[in-house]
Amino acid sequence: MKPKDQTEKDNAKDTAYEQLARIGKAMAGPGRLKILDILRNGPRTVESLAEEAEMGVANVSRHLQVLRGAGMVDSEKKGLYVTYRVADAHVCEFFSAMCRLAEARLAEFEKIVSRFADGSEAMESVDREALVNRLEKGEIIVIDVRPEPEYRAGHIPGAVSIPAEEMASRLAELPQEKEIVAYCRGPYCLLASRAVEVLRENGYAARRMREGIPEWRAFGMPVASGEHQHETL
Amino acid sequence: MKPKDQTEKDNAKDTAYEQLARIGKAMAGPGRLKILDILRNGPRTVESLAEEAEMGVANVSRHLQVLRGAGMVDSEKKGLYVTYRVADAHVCEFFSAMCRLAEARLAEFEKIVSRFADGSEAMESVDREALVNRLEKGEIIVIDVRPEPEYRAGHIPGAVSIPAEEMASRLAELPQEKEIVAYCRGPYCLLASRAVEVLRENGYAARRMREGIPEWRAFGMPVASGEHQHETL
DNA sequence: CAAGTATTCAATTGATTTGTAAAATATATC
DNA sequence: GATATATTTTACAAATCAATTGAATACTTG
Repeated sequence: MKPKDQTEKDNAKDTAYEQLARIGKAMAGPGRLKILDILRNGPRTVESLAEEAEMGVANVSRHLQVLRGAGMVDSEKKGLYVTYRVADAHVCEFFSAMCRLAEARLAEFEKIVSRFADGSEAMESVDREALVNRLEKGEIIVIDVRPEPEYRAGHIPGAVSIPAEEMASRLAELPQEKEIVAYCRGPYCLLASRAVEVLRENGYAARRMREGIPEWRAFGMPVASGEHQHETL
Repeated sequence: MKPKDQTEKDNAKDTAYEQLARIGKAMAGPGRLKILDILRNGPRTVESLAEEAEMGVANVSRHLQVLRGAGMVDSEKKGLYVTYRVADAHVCEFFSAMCRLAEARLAEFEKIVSRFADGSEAMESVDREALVNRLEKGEIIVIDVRPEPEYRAGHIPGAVSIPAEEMASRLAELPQEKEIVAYCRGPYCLLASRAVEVLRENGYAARRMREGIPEWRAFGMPVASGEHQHETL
């Protein structure tokens, strides 16, 4: 702890770097990243986040304070529940930039992500317009395998909600003839690859779409919200 | 440490979130952010970084390992010296996204940045083309107040190098009649505002340009490198 | 007041930072 | 070549900071 001859400004607690570090700290653990990733898919209460992220409620609450301290999430109290959501678009852009950096520079990250690729990841940079087109024509079925709250908060128009957890028990709802495309939270979420695995084991022609709703939104694609109205497939 | 009934994948050390957190951790302290910010302005040796950032050499070396572990910097050994540089453009984009987020969402950050504004920050979103134009016509003088190694690594064509430290003692080189525009590492660096302060105290019409060379580059503006050839002002 | 949700508190445990000193690496000198 | 010198990395120890958990507290609704 040498005092040295620094000016007051330089070692003060209120440098720009100190402030930037608040954002860095907020991203410094897997727990908070997971929470933020879930939050990117729609607003959530503390309890539902805790369940989804498989963490204690107290712990999640603590993490959320840190995220709020870094300006990344906002909260709103409605009755008994406190709902958290990502603060604004800058947060999603920042998160994306972080993912792109990881994908470009971290070999381990690349390995983990490509492990989810399941062989035929031709869907990787699928033409989104074409996907929507084929879905509208009824040529394919698109399923949203995220937990239902996220589906309700926003999904690809025409997509069906079948949470990955329930996949195995709801196969009857899906016709064998059509090609099935599954998506989840994004390229780094494992829900869709799990679902595709189950589908393939049961003889379906299933593929995964890398992009999740946050990316879909960022591309300016349409997003529907609310319950699914049951039509025949 | 409850084992719970999680699948192997979920709590493994090799989740995507765990990898992303490496980047977050690398950005979790002001020290490493300062180092990275300096590095954005050009390659540097460990020792010169230590001096610039006012940190111990051993400490800087540690920080650099962490940054390299996060894929953000590369190093190259040349003789006695090890030269570090930012790994690729993704790093700069990520850093910018972080700054934009901070500016949009952290009140304290905003306050610190605007403190450097020095009143007449009309230069804030100056037309860059116009600046180059006026500089070419000799209507203004543009000075680069960063340490010389950074000037040499890349500067605005036609700008003169006068490190902020030497500002006070090199006033004689600057004619009183012309308007002076100073720039440094970017919006969150305090060098330029210090220099402008000194200039104003001595009767100069001086202004600060918010953007630094990293931003200048990102905008696709031309960047010159090498020594300054002494012409008359 | 009772029940349910979220936050705070206290305590343990584990990481990170930083300075000093020593070790490793490369260069130059005798 | 051996030795001295300069740069960088590692090792170690002290201090600081962060994550997690269960218990206690606060807040809101019925």
